Amino acid sequence: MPTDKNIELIINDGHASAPPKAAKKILDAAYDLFYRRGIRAIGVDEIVKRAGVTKPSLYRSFPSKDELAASYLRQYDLEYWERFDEAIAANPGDPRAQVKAFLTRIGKRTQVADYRGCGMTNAAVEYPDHSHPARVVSEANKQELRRRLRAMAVAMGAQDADTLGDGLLLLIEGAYISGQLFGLGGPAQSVARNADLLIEASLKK
Amino acid sequence: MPTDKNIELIINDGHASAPPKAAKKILDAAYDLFYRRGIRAIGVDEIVKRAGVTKPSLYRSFPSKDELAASYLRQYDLEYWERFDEAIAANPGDPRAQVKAFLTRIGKRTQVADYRGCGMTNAAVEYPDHSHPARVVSEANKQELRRRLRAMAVAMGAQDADTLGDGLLLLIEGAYISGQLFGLGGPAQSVARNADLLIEASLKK
DNA sequence: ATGTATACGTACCGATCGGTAACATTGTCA
DNA sequence: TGACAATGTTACCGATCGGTACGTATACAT
Repeated sequence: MPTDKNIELIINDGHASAPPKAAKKILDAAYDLFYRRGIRAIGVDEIVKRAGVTKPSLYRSFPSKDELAASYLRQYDLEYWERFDEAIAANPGDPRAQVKAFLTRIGKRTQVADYRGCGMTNAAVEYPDHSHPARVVSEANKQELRRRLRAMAVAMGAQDADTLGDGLLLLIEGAYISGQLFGLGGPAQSVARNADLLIEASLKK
Repeated sequence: MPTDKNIELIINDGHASAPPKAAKKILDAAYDLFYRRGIRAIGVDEIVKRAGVTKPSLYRSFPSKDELAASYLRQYDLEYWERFDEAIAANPGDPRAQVKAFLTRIGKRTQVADYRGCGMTNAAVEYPDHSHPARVVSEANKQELRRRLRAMAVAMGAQDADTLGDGLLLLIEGAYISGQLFGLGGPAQSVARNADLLIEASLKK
């Protein structure tokens, strides 16, 4: 699933020099395992086994498991905004349609067996400590999501744009969680419809 | 925080005989630690230390750590519906006001430092395996929440009651998650207002 | 070919994980 | 006082945790 763009930026947070090839295999394996089963649930031994490398290779590319988790989330962040921007680009100049497209996509994604929700959200639940490297990345991602949704609510001409933006964020997070809680046929399938109702009720008359 | 009502039901799932006193101390300690820091993050040694008991006592009252986690969630479940029913009882015959009262309470609860969201939701994130004892309790709680919200949407006279009920659930889950993600001043403070907007837009005209 | 640097593997570390065996001590009620 | 159940004490188990010391292989330049 992970696409290896700017991998050196992801792996060590911008202060990179030359990323070894093993690092990508490790990050790919960690991405899949962390996302599907949780960060705390996965040990470094399982990661290196899946990646087909050895443990010292992991610790040459990443300072610690916690930092590897942060790197996983930086990769996740890249792909997240890619999907977001696709929905935006598909509906130029129409913020309501942009939101609807993004939410429709989320609603569809939740309707698969063993859907695991949002990696960012899950990581924040796993690590309540705000100083944990993984949580720092997660919180930044969510702050940015809030900022964008509020800006789009402004562009829609909402009566109370901050409230609408936040309402959309609540629906989105609710879809991530209920998607993994209820499985097929759960409440998350209605996220786009509910968002549209909320938008309709929030526009200036 | 845990009130020890029907503790024998909570501890071993109904098939109880006589609950020893150490079991309550253990469950209380586990409740606080599991909720605040996560189930996977807490070891049994920390629980017995906090409870002022020893490890064999834990394993005389609970078959395993996983079952202790399930007992914690059964206690959580009891208190959850207590709070829910309070909001219902405070507004008899007025489902819209009942929902608003429940959501207002959730919105307030999220606006404290180090808010940790819903123990049920968090447990489901920590344990993606549907057969895990803790997750079984969590999923049952959420199914019941969905059932009640949909029933209340019917009572409100919504055009599409299932969609409104699910929309309210999405907002609630979003509040639990964004409450712990954003801290004070986060999107969760607007959950009641957004719910009311959504209800307004969903009623038959 | 030989030096030099970089990447990789074998084997290991102490700590902690969930869980238990065996026995001593306590409290309670008859 | 006797008896029984509940709890405490101590020591331990194998497995796994995150992390590392140290030797080896490979690449490339000279």
